Amino acid sequence: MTVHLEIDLDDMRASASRTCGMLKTLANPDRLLLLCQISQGERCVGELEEALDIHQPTLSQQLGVLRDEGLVTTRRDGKRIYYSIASKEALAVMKVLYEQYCGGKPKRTR
Amino acid sequence: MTVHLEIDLDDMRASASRTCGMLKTLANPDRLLLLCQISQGERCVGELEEALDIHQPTLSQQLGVLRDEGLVTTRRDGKRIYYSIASKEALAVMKVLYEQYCGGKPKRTR
DNA sequence: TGTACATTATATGTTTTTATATTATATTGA
DNA sequence: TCAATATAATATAAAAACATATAATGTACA
Repeated sequence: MTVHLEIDLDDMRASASRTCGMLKTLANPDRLLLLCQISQGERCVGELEEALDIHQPTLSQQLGVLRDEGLVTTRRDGKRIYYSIASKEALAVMKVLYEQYCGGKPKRTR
Repeated sequence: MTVHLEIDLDDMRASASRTCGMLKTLANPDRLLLLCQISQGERCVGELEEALDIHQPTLSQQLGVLRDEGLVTTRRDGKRIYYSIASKEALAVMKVLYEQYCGGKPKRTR
């Protein structure tokens, strides 16, 4: 491995805590898969529950973590609450994770 | 935010645990900064200690975590042990983190 | 050789923090 | 009232953080 990056340490230190917060939030299989779903487009809680087979209070709790960290936002439509990605940073990270660990370029859609 | 990614859930589930392992390893300020340093080029332990001001046993312990997760490798030169990045996946993630959280394109060298 | 020193790693114990799961209950809207 | 979602309370387990001590390996040099 002879390729490296030039990274300014002070820059990194200054944003390390913010960055770590985001990384920590992603570093849980449930949340990663949730973000994975939501990054494909808006999803309501019921859809997420069905897709990932997490039971309701746990799901709601993990969605709360994503909200608190500012990675997602919500919109209510009747009884349903729809989640979507609110952080371009997290979206960028998800993209790289997919490329690196799922062996493929994600297709960009609108 | 109207841009999303298309990500296959099964792909993601299959690699979620591996991915989470890497994320967890990065999600600590000391380790993040260590990787940040090492991703700029090989560093020996003393250099890292001085740059980051972490005291020796803690440093060695965190380096051990990075080794265990396969993110770095080492090479001995006399009394010194030099660390370098061993994971292209992690390097790719570091690059995006820098772009997203440190507001700048890292300059590729070499 | 043997001894001292430098560099790095490992081991161990303690304390705290954090994470996760569970069960119950509340809120909001149709 | 029912359906959808959130919050709260609690228990438990797991992990991190931190300090101290010690081991291993290499070099230098008397």
